[in-house]
Amino acid sequence: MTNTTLKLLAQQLQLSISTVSRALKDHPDIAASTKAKVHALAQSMDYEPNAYAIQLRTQNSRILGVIVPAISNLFYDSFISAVEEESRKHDYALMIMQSSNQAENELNNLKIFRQNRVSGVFACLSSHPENLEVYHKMNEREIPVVFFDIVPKDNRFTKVRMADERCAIIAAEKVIQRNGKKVLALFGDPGLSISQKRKNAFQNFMETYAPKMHVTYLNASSSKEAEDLIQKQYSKTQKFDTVFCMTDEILIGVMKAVQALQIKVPSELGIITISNGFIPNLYHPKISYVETSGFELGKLAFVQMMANIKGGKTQTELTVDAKYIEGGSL
Amino acid sequence: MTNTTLKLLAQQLQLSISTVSRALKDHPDIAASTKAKVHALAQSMDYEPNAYAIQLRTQNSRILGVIVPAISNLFYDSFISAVEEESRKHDYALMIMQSSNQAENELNNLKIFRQNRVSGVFACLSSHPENLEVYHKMNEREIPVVFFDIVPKDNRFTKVRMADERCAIIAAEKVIQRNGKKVLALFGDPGLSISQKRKNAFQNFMETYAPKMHVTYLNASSSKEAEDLIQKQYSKTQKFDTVFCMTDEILIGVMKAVQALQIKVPSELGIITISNGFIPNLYHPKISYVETSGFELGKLAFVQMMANIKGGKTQTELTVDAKYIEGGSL
DNA sequence: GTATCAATATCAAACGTTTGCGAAATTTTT
DNA sequence: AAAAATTTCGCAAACGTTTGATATTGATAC
Repeated sequence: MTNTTLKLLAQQLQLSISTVSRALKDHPDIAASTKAKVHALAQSMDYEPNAYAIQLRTQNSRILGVIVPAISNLFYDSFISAVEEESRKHDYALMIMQSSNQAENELNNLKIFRQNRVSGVFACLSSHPENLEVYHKMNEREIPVVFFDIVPKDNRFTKVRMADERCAIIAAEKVIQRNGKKVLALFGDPGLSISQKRKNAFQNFMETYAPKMHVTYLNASSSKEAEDLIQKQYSKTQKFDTVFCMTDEILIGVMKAVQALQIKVPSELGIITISNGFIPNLYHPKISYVETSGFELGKLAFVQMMANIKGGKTQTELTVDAKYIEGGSL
Repeated sequence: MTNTTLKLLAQQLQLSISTVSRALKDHPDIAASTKAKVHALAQSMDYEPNAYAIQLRTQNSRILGVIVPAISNLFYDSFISAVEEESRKHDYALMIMQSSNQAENELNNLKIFRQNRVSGVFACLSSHPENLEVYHKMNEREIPVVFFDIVPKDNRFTKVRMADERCAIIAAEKVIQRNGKKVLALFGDPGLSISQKRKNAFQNFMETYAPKMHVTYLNASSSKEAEDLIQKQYSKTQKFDTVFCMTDEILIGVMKAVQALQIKVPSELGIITISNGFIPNLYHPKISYVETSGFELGKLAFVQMMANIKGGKTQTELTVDAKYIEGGSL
């Protein structure tokens, strides 16, 4: 069974296609009686406008592309939710693609976006990006790009991101408040810029505001590494009493070791992490964390996108602040 | 800057549009030398075919719609991964929508699918579906629908799902092997058909193969409920020594209580769950689980979809079997 | 009775592709 | 050297919609 089209409706009603088209969109030129008839028939014939024809004609896809490393990541998931919510309000649809952190996929996805003439794209760079060139080309074609979370240094781009330094600083404050004797601070893959940023901010803050506190800085690029690290470190004579985890991944490893060694939290060991909140709430007591909300980031990104679409160029870097969520682990 | 089109290329090269079109798709009618020229110019002008024009002309969107309750759910995430992988191979793109388990969203998403003339849709019913009517209409329009995971009873539809009963039975086997004195079996929202299925299968199996084992059956429709349940039940005189969780959600609650009460796993309490594997691996020891792989389900669903697209009607219900993954919790 | 105006509906072009068919141009066959 | 076959390309229609321009009414004004 073939799809209902304007032509079909027009034939049935002995009207022209344009009249039917205008009737359906409530154009003032059309008599109320005609509109009624058209609407009735359209309803009964299950008319659904052909999105492709519309987009071809109007040259406006009203589709926004989103590239995330992985949709299963809760941070990106909440980012998408926010963008989706706003998009719905503004009558845009979303095309969501995963890069799996691989530059190749990223390029492929961008290609699909271009072929679908998206009205704009939200992009989170894969961890080892190469071709910013392609993004410049997007801008030349007047396809606005809003980078989020993992953003390029080049300041000709529009970017929104979490205040990574602030997150680390807030956590450092809390660590100082606990006033432990020995602190362990765990960061992710040292090659990632986010690890460096957070580490620098954390370390700076600690050294200026608690210079005498004993802090060990270590890196772990996987949960397993973090787990092993704790297992080894914790057997030493002077056990650490506070641990800071840069990310959920680190936290997961730490918590496995904590369970294995049956360490009491928070009495023997205080734990604090940076997270969106899902993982910390899996444990008892709940882990205290500095919240990085993908949701708010999404809202902000959307505002920037609209500004870009309407007002032309706006190169700015905006950040979303973080807040501390009290669990029972510190 | 406007987009490059076939017309533009044709003008530049003093060729006709059709020649350019054919050259780009390696049509045998076109001379090799012309092809070379066309390709070169297309390359340098960053030609990207307009997906809308193509789809309008060919009446084939090569887009498949997917409706899941939530993309952040790891089960559905792996389902999507599988479908995505296969789609890529077969040159289909995906349009992914969330229903958030609400019938209204489900209908809206289907509308968008229809307007985008998707070639087929994978649908996971929202937990309290109403209108199967709309799916029948899709089929009338020759848009194949493959239901997955949560499927309708109506057997005019194509469906794939996990072997829910088998999962529960495998878990029951393991529970019997542990040979505990007192077993607690926790199931989800009693209103959901999946809860009923798993419970019936589990209970049947227990009653036939270990009729003398003491089993308590309870329902919890959230993590919190499960946690409270354990807290209350565990204080009783004869503590249970084995617990079966129907789902990750239940497991999370159980594990919080386990941590709070400092119960030793598996010595004091054996734990087994049904899961895709992420959550069980967050703990130490790792929780043993019966794996329900969204990935395999996705592969199967895709095969069914292709069969539907090519071969017309195929009403069947296929299931993916489950397997037991040994952790250290039982 | 002619000019003006408003209301209503139609015409026709355009968006960028694909593709059946036919037309040159070139080569091969006889 | 003419006929036939082959290679290479262009014409034009179609997909379903939107929209500026235009046509057809009938009513109102002078």
